[in-house]
Amino acid sequence: MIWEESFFERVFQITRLIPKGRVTSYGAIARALGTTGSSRMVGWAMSVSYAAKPSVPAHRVVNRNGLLTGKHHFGSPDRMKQLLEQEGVQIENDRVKNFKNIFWDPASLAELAE
DNA sequence: ACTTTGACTATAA
DNA sequence: GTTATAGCCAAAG
Repeated sequence: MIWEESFFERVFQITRLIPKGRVTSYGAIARALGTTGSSRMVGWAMSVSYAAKPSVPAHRVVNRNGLLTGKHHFGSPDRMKQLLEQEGVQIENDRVKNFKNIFWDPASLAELAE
């Protein structure tokens, strides 16, 4: 088992696996960790991800609707949107365009990470 | 050890 | 489409 670390560390590892130009949801990450109901904890982990090393691409994590719920935690409300657009993710009205298409399920790589 | 909280999610109206 | 409510789990106070 590689994840003998705390819950946060596991979240960080999964989050760092998100491919560029893709996004995922908090619930999906939680489910990939085996703690399906702890989706809120995933978001909390992101709140401390600023101290994580290496940096965690928290901007690639949105809620299950593709809404940039955590944008307010990036210093500037538009920071998250800009970071995503930089990676080719189209944002419209604080929502990921074609979210269903670019959604990346961490569980797909969680098996390989083991 | 107890209470509060939080970047969520699912269901209902 | 929206808002409201409840369930959820782990860390912080």
